[in-house]
Amino acid sequence: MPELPDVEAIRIYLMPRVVGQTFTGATLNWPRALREPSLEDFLLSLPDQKVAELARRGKYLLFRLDRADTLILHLRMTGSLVVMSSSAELNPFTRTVFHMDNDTQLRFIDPRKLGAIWLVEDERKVIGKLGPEPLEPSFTVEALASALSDRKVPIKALLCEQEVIAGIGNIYADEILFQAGLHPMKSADSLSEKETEGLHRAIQEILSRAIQLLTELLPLESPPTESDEAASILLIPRSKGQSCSACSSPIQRITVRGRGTYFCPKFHGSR
DNA sequence: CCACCGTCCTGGCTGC
DNA sequence: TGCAGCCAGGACGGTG
Repeated sequence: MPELPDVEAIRIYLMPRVVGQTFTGATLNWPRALREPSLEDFLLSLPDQKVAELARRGKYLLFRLDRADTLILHLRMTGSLVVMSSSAELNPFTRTVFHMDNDTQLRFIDPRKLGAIWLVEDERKVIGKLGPEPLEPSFTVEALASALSDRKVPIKALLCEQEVIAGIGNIYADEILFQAGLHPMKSADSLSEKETEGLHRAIQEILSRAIQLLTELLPLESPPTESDEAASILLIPRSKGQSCSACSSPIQRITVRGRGTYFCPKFHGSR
């Protein structure tokens, strides 16, 4: 499931393929993914708009268009994006096809149909509540410390809150806590100053390392898959009975706020 | 403030 | 082997 590093790798893959191209139209095989505007308005507004810039905010991809609109995509659980020739065979789970004027297509593939699409003038309507970008200078230790204070939630749950930090999801939250040596159930407000600094460092190290590895795997014809990622990037094996890469004791699975959470009890300290 | 639930979704896994 | 049933979870809205 695409989180910040994956979305960033997809952005880097897409950039040379879409920036400068002009949309000629779109085919929506699953129109419910379109959140705004109406299908009618969407199909009227999109054509003849050129992609001026491709940005990312949290897990959202922002296609800034030259008539001041932004096409925003969220991949949710199972979404992926590829750019292919119009004549290339269509994956059966292709939900939306964005046609471009050089006879290629941006294809939104999404088996579970949870992905979402917006075309808006004001991006803030969609991304306005997001917390800081964890890899930008504005995300300081102090900012993290103040987000943790007075919060009684498990630290794992807090890391996944998009209003606190943008872009971290279930899998990278586990990775970050492993790196920081923190138990996922530890209450957010119970971290010491040292632990907060360590968590801040782990957030930046894990995310930037993942982006680096994913983009090294990249430049071919499509972005890396989930199994590429599990095999080459993730520190914690996410299946039963596997053992910790650092100390070989068995990985534990618990549920935190309804989300599968993997950790090494030896490595993660106590709650 | 916090926990939990339902909603959207269906591929792929589990268990009989 | 075949099939029913359920789990996965990001974001959001609602409830206690």
